Amino acid sequence: MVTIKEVAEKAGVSVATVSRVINNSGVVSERTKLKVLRVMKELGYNPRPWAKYLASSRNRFTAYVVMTPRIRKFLDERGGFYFDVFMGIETVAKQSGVLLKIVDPGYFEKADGFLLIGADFDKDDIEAYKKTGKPVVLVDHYIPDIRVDAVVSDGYGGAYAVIKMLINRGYKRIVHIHSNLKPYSFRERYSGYTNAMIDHNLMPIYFEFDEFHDNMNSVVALMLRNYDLPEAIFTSNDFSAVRVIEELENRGIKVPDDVSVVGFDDSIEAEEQGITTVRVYKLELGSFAMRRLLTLMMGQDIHPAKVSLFTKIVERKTVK
Amino acid sequence: MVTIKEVAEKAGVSVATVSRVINNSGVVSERTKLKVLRVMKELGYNPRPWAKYLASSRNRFTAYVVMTPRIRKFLDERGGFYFDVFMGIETVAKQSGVLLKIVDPGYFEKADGFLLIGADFDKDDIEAYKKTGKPVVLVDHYIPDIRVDAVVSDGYGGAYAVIKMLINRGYKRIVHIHSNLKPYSFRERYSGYTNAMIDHNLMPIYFEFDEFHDNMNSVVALMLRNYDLPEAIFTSNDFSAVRVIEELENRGIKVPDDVSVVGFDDSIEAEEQGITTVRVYKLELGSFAMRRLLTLMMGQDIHPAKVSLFTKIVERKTVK
DNA sequence: GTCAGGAAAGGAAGCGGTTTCGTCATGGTG
DNA sequence: CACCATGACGAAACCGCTTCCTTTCCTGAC
Repeated sequence: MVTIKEVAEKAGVSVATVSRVINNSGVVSERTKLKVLRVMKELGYNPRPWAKYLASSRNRFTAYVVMTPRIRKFLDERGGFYFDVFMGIETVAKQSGVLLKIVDPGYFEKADGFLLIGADFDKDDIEAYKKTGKPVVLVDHYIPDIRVDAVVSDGYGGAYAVIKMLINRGYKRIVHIHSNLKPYSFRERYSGYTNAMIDHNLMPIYFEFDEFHDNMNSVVALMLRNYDLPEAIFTSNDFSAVRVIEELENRGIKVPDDVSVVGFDDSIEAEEQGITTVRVYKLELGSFAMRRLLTLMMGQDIHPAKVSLFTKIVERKTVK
Repeated sequence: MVTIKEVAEKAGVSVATVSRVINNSGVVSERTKLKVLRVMKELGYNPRPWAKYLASSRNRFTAYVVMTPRIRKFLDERGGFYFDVFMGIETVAKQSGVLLKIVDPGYFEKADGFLLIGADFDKDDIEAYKKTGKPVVLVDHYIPDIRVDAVVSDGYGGAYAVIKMLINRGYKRIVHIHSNLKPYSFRERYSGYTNAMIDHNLMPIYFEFDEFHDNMNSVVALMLRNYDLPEAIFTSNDFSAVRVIEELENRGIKVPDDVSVVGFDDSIEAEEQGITTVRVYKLELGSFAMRRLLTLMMGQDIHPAKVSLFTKIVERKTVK
């Protein structure tokens, strides 16, 4: 492990000078600069980013946490999805001395990096942030066509696993009730469900639910009218699961006796109401994202990547 | 940003003592230990991992790079896939002072972490490593059913993107020649191809090629016998692309005039022979993996995750 | 010839931790 | 009662690097 000290010795200068050369700061004569650079190359030296960060810890990074008003509202209610995500972000930021600013979309000034929270950003929005030249990390969101870093939950794997579990227990007629498929997370869960069904030679059946018009009533009505009662219902999140169960029980259909229901997220409601679900690690979503942003701000691992956090099935009492 | 010093002051002890409490090292009386722990909780203190790592840099980590003989052979030939991957690993290890040991599968002793290279590890193998309790990172490999960290290339996205590009240029009859679909990377490329085709209402057509029996000849023969010459051929790696082109030209079929060919990996051969391909960032694959392992060894971000590195289409001369 | 001023480089403190070593009490032994 | 382990803790060095403060040296103006 070659250190700055060795470089300094071999080049016959002080560590301060080497540091200046590395960071292009201060004044160094062309001659010594070249000499130092040569020695650095010879020794195959590269600075340890954390030592760097530690040493220069007087001037901290500022990261903007960008949220649309819709998402920002989550910060009010303790236990909401993005509340937890933000907690994760904050913890790491505090630990690392990163200054956090929550801003509305559209603010670009004076940030060393951006954390874009949630699915309310489209390609153009993201491009705008990328154009600042500062690191950008999408949180719980992902856009395939664009080379941007993202930290997401493995919705595909989670959905696949839970459907597989149901199938292994003998379930066959499993339907998927989902809302708008624009958000990446819902789309992933959708494909996880679909592929699990197909891989086991079962027919996927979908019902779309419009969260804005809140027509769960009519969706459930439609489902019961046109099809036999399914054996299990997989919803794209716990919120929908709650609504579905409500509608079901309004009609005298018992969960899980008549039909099983599984949600997604492991939200507070799922816990309170004992809904079987797939846990999304919201805190970790936040902390991973913040840590990734920090890494990028330090100039490390800058090749864009998507990181997917594993989920976990949480069995409660809405599945027989 | 609360530091160990503040904790020490507030608890009325020295930083050394706080450090002892944190790491459970040395001897601390139960009374002061509890006091320190209470203050730590009050202040919401957690140590900065890199400061920790820097300070304790006298006793370094040892990481085992586990390779089957098949993979290990790649280390001989400069420019091979795993050669580059290993370079990436080594660079980061050197920079971080991690001691690297290349070992055959089956060695578990005295390692602080494991890097499993390539697809030659099955579920049981991996479980065995996990059972040591030390961090394990899969490199260029991934197994869905098991909660293990992995660093892979985004084969799905790469394949999808390149097929989409072909389709946008007017190609319709695009076939996929792939070898054994056991390795995760090939499977991902396969699904990327498949989904791109389906999403554009085209019919996917596959030919399987057995790399061990090297029957590319008969595969190409089969393709030409049973089907019209396709407009484009997508192979699951550059190695296969080279073989396909060979067989094609043996038969007087010109690439790209009569048929276009695209590979995957951006290997040396692809560069030498001007094959249009999708670049896999091998160096980054290695450096990300090593960095991830280091993070895990430091006890940070320990929730298991899969990180996928973006690929890039490299246009050369086998596509019109 | 003297001196101010600036360019170039070095010394040392400090970032947040760990770890070695030394200093006290304390208690058990002869 | 003197002696010496031993337990509990603090002081200080150190990890690799940045940065502030000096020092040194050279140049040009008077």
